[in-house]
Amino acid sequence: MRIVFMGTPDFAVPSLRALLEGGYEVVGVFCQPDRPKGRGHKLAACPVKELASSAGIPVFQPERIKREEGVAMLKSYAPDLCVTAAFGQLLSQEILDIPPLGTINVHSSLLPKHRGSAPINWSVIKGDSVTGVTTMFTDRGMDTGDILLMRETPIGPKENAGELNDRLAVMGAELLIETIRALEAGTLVRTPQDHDAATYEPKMDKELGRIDWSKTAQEIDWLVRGTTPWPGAFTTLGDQTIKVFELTVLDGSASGVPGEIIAADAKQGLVVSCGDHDVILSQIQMPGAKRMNAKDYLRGHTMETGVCLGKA
RNA sequence: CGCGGGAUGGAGCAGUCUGGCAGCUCGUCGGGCUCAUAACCCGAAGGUCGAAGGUUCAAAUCCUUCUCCCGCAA
Repeated sequence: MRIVFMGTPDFAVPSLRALLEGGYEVVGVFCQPDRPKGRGHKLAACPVKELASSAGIPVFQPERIKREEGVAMLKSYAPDLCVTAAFGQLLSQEILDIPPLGTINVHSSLLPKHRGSAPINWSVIKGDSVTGVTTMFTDRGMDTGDILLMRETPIGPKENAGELNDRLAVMGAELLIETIRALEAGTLVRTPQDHDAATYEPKMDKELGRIDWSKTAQEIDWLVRGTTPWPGAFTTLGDQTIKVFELTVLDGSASGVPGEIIAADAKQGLVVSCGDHDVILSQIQMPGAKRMNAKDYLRGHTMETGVCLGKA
């Protein structure tokens, strides 16, 4: 069975690796074009490209796969099946019609919840206690195709989106192999989604990580974990931006107005009031500095108490 | 050549502009105080000031080159 794989970031790597290690014939890989990354203006290959290259598989990186060039290239690989995982481009009907067995997508949520390009982040931000991975037949909509297999997993109380991403990537790879085996065995059942129960969220944006201190400590914790490590949650102190990677919710009610710095020393750490409780900001990052423990930061710097974060 | 910050005992930093005894807040170790303590008091250890070269009576500090780390942006 000739398979063409389409994927770009870390999340897609375990799936591609599973196909290769499972002995499947991956004849070609599509991923997003190299983008300038890092400090020096350097073009960087995406994780999927690196794996494919080292495995000796031809890689194609069209700006738009829907265009003539992309379509022609895909046809030339004559795939029986296409597999997508966080590819980053929508597929046209013309593309979907190419592989006779169809196109299977690995999606990192329990569909129909959290359609869109950032389901992992959103499941944490929304405070879900359970999430998972879904395999589906891709159709022309945004994550609207018929569901094949699903697997659930609880979200840990301190787990952030990055950690969850790594776990779901592995689960997704396992589920992908199961799905293909079932396809080969002819036992695959396709279940249409309940479109009325669907939720859709937009892709991640930096501004989404801005902390609103009037919200509850629980909501802020979800936001912090759901945006870590990317795009990151942040607040402001004067004209400085403070990124927040980890916090702990304290018992008792808020000791100040939302955003007020209650304590800032190496003993207590950085304590800030939210809408309902106080929280300790334990992992922070100041402009130009690296991420560090707030207590460590406060050993070398002083921070005034009584002032409010998040005010311009 | 995209913009910028940084490297100083174990951690976080000041000192560099204006060259002149290696400092601060902690941590560690020892002792004291205390019913007790993450508190308080006394003391100690711990440094190739990222690397190399240069200028100088004298370099963490000035000049040159290099290595490494990080933020923004993507």
